[in-house]
Amino acid sequence: MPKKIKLSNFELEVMQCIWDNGEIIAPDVHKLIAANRKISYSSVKTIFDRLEEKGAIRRVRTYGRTILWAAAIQKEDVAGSLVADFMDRMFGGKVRPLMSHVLQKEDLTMDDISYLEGLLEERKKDLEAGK
Amino acid sequence: MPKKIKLSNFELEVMQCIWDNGEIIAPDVHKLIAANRKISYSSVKTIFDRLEEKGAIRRVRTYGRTILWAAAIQKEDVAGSLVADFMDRMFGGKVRPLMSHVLQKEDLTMDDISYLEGLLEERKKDLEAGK
DNA sequence: GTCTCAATGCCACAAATGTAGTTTTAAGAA
DNA sequence: TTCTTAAAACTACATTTGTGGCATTGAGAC
Repeated sequence: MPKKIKLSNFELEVMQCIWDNGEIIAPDVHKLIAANRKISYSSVKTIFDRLEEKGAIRRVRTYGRTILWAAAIQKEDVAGSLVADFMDRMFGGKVRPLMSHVLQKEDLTMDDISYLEGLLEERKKDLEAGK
Repeated sequence: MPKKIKLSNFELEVMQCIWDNGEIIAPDVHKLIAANRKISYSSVKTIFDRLEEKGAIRRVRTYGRTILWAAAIQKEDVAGSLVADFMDRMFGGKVRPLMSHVLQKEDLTMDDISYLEGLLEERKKDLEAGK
C-alpha cells in the first residue's frame, strides 16, 4: 500500500500542474496557476516547500538557483485515497450512491455514456475472469 | 442555484448523521460518531455551532435545554459541489477520468455492475428524450 | 570584478479546522 | 424548594491552510 499523504486543495492544484507536465520549475507552475486566479509567486513557492516536506515532490536537478521538480507520488494513489475518503464521508463508503450521483447530476453526453458502457463491459470481463 | 456552503470533513461527518436521521439532537450525533472514534461531546457540539453559523442546520424546536436539529441544506447539493470540486482538482473537471478511476480502482461486484448498467440505460433514455 | 535580477529560502500571519475544558441553566429527583 | 444532572453556551488553543513579504544568492550582463 502506497504511503498515504494528505494534500490540501492548493497543494493538489500544484500537484496537478506537476503531474500534467512532468518535470517543471516553480516559476512555471506559478504562471500556470496565475493564469486562472491572482496568486503571488511566494504562495506557490510555499506550497512547493510543503510538498517537498511531505515527500510529494522531489528535486530532479538544479541549474544555478533554479530547481527542476518532479512528482514523488503517483496521481492514481492520491486520487484513490481521495475518492475513498470522499465516498466514506458522503456516501457511507459505497460506490453505488457515488456513481448514481455522478450519472444523474453531472452533464453527460451520449458519447460519455457509450464510453462508460465500454468501461463497464471490460470491467465485467475482468471480474468474470477472476479479476 | 442553491447557495454554496463549504463544509470541513468533521462538519460533513456531522451532517451525514443529520441527513441520515432526519431530526436529531446533538448528544445522539455525538453517540453515533463516538461509536467510531474517540471524540468529546464538546467537539461535536462546536461543530453544531459552526454548522448553524454557516446555515447548514436549523433548530426545529426545543425541550427545555435540549435542541432538536434538522438539516437546512440538501445532501444532494453538497454532494454536487464536492464532486464538482473534486473533479476539477483531480481530473480537470471531466467526468470520464473520474468514472474511469472509480470503475477500475474501486471494488465492484457483479451486482454493482448490473446496477450501473441499469443506471446508464436510464440515463441514455433520458438523454434521447431530450433530458 | 561588479551589478542586476530572478529564483530560492525563510519568516509571518490571518483564517479555518479539530479538539476540548469551563460555566450556565432548565428539568426532573428527592 | 433545593439538589443533581445533562445539555447548551462560551472560551481556548494547537495545527493546518492560504497567502505573501523580505533577505539571500547564483548567473549572466557589462
